[in-house]
Amino acid sequence: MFNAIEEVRDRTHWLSDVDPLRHPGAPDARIAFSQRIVQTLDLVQSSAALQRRLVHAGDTIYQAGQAFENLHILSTGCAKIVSLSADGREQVVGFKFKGDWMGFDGIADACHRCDAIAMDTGEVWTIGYDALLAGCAKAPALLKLLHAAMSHEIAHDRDSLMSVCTLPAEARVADFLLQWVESMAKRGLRTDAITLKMTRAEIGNYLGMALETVSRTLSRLARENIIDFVEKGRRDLRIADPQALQGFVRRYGVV
Amino acid sequence: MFNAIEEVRDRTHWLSDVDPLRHPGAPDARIAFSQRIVQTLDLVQSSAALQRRLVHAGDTIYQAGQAFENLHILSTGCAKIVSLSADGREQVVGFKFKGDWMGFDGIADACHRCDAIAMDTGEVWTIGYDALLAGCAKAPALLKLLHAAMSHEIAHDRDSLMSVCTLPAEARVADFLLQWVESMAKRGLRTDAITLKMTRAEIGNYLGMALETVSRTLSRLARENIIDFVEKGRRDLRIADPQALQGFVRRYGVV
DNA sequence: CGTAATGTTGACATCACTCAAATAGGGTGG
DNA sequence: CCACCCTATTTGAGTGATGTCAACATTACG
Repeated sequence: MFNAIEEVRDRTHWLSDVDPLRHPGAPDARIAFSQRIVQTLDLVQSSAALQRRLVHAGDTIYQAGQAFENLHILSTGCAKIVSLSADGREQVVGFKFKGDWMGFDGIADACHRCDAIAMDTGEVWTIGYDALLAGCAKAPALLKLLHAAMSHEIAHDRDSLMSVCTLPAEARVADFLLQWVESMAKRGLRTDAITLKMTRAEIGNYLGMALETVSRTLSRLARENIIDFVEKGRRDLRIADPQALQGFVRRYGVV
Repeated sequence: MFNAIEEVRDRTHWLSDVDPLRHPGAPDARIAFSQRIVQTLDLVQSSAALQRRLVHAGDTIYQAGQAFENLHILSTGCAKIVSLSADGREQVVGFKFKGDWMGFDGIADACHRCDAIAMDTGEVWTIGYDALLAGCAKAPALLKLLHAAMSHEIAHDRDSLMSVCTLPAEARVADFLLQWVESMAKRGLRTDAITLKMTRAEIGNYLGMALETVSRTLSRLARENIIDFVEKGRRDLRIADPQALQGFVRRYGVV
């Protein structure tokens, strides 16, 4: 049922062409992504009335249970999306950055199913869903961007599931760092020093492991000189050896 | 950071109202869902040219790496969606049933990122994405249905992540069965006897555990008379005690 | 400067994986 | 219809990865 590794490799060659995001040396898609953000922000501004709001760490952008009316775009800053279950479990299902849309989860049932909470100072643009649809009717390019954003979110969520299901804990942390750097690179933000905006508990929750495991893994990566902690605080770090970090993921990936 | 259970419970009361799907005795949303399927199938048929195709277990509906051109709707049958990573891991990211859309993952990069493979005899409707958008321009209701479907998929993927990250293995299997029954109920299909169309390996991959763990858990549930295996074969089963099955999930859920 | 929140590290327990063997079922060809 | 093979499934035994608990260190913040 599940193919031999070589066979799978044959079938995944295309990934290097289509999704060079994870493959250094092919920055085309990164530039395309960066342009898409600019394009989105421009087009949204010109096509629909929007409300700008300055948010700070801890501010609620929307909340599970609220009636769905608006979509949101993070024009700058960083936010987390937390899903709640009926029996009280909570799960960080994603982190959002500059240019990301938020609130798609609410469309289906006209009610948000997650909390969106700012983790840093930033600006949120809020657009009425109906107004946005009206804008899309006039500017088809806007609709395409909207669909691309939703599609991207679906693909990303699946990548998360893949990571949690197929990688052991330490490799998931390494993969998380790689994705973080990639996210920054795609947005044209600095990648030489990265600042994790969230606690170990939030990372652990997102990756499906105990916060202690996150801490231990980061310590190990630092001990092996794959990452460096930058002076004070343990939230600022530098990827000293990206190759080794990738190796860390792959070593455990297939087995 | 993470609230006390009682506090979370307070905030999740709305779930019983908004999403009664998981709560027996409130079938409204199920009926709504069932109607949405009919509505979708009708509207799609009348709004855009579509191609019907009969598929059998094992047939490929679309494949990772293919250029994205079409969306698909499963009008009957059952399919699995398998995501592939660059380093050869593969992950079952979802199962699709009557009325489900497939192919959203391809919109963002104009290239599919998953395989979609039929697991049963059924019919697939294929619609050109551009033709569909043209249809949406004429029938705004179709666009709303499309967005609802994408939104639903995002919400579902997040539920999967929540399950994998917050529930121990046995509870995930129980939760999987509950979701399966709920999926059938929402579609108006029979729930007294359910037939798992996939192997233990596929269930285990989807739920992030070894196939042996799936098998052991099902055996345990049968031993405790929470489920029954229906005569020959171990793929046909009956939920003997839905309450106990829910209890099985909740018992381990919060801890 | 003191307190609470966050992060680190160690010791230990345990859940779930791996390996292995046996059984059952389904399909195929004689 | 039966014998056979091949895949799927079950079950057991042992191990290892990761969670839990606990103590301590560090940082952030009022």
